[in-house]
Amino acid sequence: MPDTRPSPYFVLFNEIGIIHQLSRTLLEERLPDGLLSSHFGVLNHLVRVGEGTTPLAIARAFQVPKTTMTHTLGGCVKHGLIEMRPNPDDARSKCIWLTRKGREIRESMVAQAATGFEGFAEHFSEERIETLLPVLTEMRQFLDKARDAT
Amino acid sequence: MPDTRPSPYFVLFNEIGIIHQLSRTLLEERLPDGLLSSHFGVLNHLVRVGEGTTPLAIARAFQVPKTTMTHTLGGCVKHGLIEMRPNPDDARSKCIWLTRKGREIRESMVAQAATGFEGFAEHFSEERIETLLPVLTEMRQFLDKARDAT
DNA sequence: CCTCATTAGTACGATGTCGCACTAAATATA
DNA sequence: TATATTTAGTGCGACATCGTACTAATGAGG
Repeated sequence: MPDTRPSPYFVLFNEIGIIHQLSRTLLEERLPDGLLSSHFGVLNHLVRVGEGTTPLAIARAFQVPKTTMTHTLGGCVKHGLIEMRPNPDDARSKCIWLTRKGREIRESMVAQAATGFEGFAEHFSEERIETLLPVLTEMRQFLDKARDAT
Repeated sequence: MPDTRPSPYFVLFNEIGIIHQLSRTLLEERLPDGLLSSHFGVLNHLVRVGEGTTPLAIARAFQVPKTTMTHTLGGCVKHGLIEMRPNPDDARSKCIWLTRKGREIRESMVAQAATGFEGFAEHFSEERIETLLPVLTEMRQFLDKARDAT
């Protein structure tokens, strides 16, 4: 008789998928006009990691294919959030920089989004999140390596 | 001076998004021909929760819009994994049942997928996952309610 | 130098996702 | 009973995602 109980791993990835869905929707509801969570992610990434990185580096950071990042960055450019300059070290490549508007929009996005997660922050303290993050990060890194190994 | 450090909440949702990406890709690499992780999810759901539920109920379980689930279920039907029967209690509605083939495919999928997560299981014991799950489930439920409140 | 392989980015096509609008059925209200 | 409202599912259109194939530039090996 085959085991019909799903392993906790499937439950885990199922929950993660749903949380991803919900958080993305919740975030995008709070974002201005045509802005997507992917744009928000790029802006945050640039602020955190630093500007001047290349599209490929950003794609790797988010673990999405190059083509997807091309599309996403195109959206950011169209909204005037970033600008793409030629890479002085490599003529094939580009460098991504935030525009003034990009920085401003990002600030207001963080504020807007924060209000959307007020209740969330009440139920899940920063401390609790901080204890969760190392495990998730470790998971991400492991899956990342597993992907490279393919 | 504005705070440029992202709150742990954004990091959290960022990590979850990436893990979702990676786990989905990793899973689909192991799946036969045109089968997607969403199909796999539906099959697992039917086995776990029980057959005979309605498309809407499944959509709610996965927190995706009705239209998305219509599309996903259509794929499952096309692959001969499920069949949709009329709902005897409500002529508007349908009931979803696994076919014999669906059950068989699901079994082999679980086996196939399990091999893909062998290394993962080594690094992350079931016990560790079990301690993680309650928090994630709580999160999912909270976000779920927050969405309804909109 | 001169191939040849590799790499960064993109155009294109296929497909998944999802909001909107619609139909048909059920339910509430009068 | 008759009408209005709500609900389940779907067709359609817009768009994000991503694999394939391509161009241009770099680097490696002769």
